[in-house]
Amino acid sequence: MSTAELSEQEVIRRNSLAKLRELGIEPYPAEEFPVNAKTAVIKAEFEPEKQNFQEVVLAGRIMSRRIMGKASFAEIQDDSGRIQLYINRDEICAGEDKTLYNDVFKKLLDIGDIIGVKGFAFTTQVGEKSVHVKELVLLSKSLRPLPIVKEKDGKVYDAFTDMEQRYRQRYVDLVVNPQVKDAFIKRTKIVNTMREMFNEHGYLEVETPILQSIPGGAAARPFITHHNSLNIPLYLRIANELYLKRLIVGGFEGVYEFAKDFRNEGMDRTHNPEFTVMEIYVAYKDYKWMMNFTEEMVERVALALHGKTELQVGDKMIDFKRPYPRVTMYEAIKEHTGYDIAGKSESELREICDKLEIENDPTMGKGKLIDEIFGEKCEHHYIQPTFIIDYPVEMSPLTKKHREHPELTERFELMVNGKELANAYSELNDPIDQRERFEDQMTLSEKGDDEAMFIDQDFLRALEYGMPPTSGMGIGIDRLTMFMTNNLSIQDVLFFPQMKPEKKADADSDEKFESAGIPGEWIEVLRKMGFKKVDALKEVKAGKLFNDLCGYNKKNKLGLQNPSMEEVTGWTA
RNA sequence: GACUCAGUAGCUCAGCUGGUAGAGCACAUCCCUUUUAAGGAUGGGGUCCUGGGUUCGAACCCCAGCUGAGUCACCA
Repeated sequence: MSTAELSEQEVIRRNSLAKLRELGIEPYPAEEFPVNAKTAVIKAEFEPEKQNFQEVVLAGRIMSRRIMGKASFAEIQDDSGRIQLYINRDEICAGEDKTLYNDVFKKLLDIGDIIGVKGFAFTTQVGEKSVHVKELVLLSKSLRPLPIVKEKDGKVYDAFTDMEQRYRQRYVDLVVNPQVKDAFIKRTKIVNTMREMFNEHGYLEVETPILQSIPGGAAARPFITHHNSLNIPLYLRIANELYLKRLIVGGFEGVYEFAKDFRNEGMDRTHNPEFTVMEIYVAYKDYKWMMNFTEEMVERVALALHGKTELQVGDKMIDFKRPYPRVTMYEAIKEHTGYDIAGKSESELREICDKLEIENDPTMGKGKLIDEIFGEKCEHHYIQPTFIIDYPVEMSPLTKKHREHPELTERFELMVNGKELANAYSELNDPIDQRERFEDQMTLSEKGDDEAMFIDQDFLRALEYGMPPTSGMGIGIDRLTMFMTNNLSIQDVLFFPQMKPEKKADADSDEKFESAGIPGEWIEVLRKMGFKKVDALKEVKAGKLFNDLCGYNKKNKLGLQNPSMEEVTGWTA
């Protein structure tokens, strides 16, 4: 990269890098730097009268500097937080040679550089716990300026807030917005808490295929890809349910997986094309057992993170303390619309939809119509954790029929803050029934429902060998994390949310410039001056271009040999 | 996909009715031995998102596009 397309601050940092090397300082040293302390621990535990932390070794990023003649203050940030450093010229430069302080620290180091220090803890006159530096070493030079975020009394100045930049350059977001890390640390804690609980029960964590030739287990549009040597299409999984159930057939009595699923659908603040779901299947259980298990799990996660069950989510307080109310879907619809839909036919349901002003079309079957009514009129009412149970059979093709009501299934969804958080059922293990349900899905598909499920013959074969009665549950880890960290956007709980690719500058290649007779060293200069395309040169007068080029060369001290007027005339011809 | 809003220095943002592009922080130079978002002084830094149009003149007005955010639709 030539200096022509760098900002002034980047050029200065690259020059500093070169000067460091001239001084014999390697800006990217290879050897390990063994630290023996964390900033947060020193801040929390240092007490002057105890004389502790008198030989600390710290490493981290310089986040601020205040140079006051022969003494300076800086802040260093490690993964636990920040602490102030006191750096005195004559202490880090014991002899006559003051280069390390005067040149290296004061001039060649910048905010963002990663350094290591040795020294001792002390308290400044203003009362701030700090580290008095005796030795300082550069561990990694930073070539780009960081956004500088300052904070006083909880008030943040010049915060780095641009969503696009925060998501595209999450590394910068994490460096300068420490509270961002917290959501991700909690996310891992959620997963660890769940895993701990499952392992205590003796359930086995497993991995199943992400590339599937039949995308099953859910109703969604998949991503499609292609395997070259098999020459077949493959789909990125939309769920792992059918594979986990095969493992139950195989004799495992409890399996679970934290799985990345992929759905080729819309993106908004609650949907990312790839997202994480935990699915668990336990043999010899039913959905009633699973409800108890689920609420125990959610409560346990809340307690592990916050030590309490009542949490702020947006403008609402949500209490994750179990037990959660259980409301049948028919009750929910009756309560919020006044209609009793039990035993209603498809055309009767369509009428009800019309009266409720719910959009519907002929491709929608009974299940979809009921789903619409619930989604439109009921879902958003369930703010506190609530199990919605006993879904119509048409919308649950993998679920066992209800033991008492044959038109219903033994299914529940856990609703929180008006959103689905978990979905579970007594798994359908009757292979004949399962085949019929798949065939019904095919009918829906033929009617135009592009989300209806495919028939997975191998899965049916597995069921025919016999699957024990089993209950399974899936829970969206991203959504759970949103609730548990009070983030309203899925992008705030994903390190790298999906974004459109960054726009490349629409510019001609070096080769194209060269073939127009322009020497390599001038190509970047021309681009920096705004000539991204060779053709753009033809629209300016050679004389003006010649003057501008020589002027740019001089102004930016590029030290290039100016081209002749004749040469420039040739470029613009 | 529809609508609304936004895009100006490395970052956060001003910029009036269309008249030579501004501030704070950051950066550079000089001075200065415990400062607290801030030590002092001076200075450099811009494709005003892109492309058209209107105009004597556009960061500003109009049209189209790109990117993002929000609302809705679709979707769990």
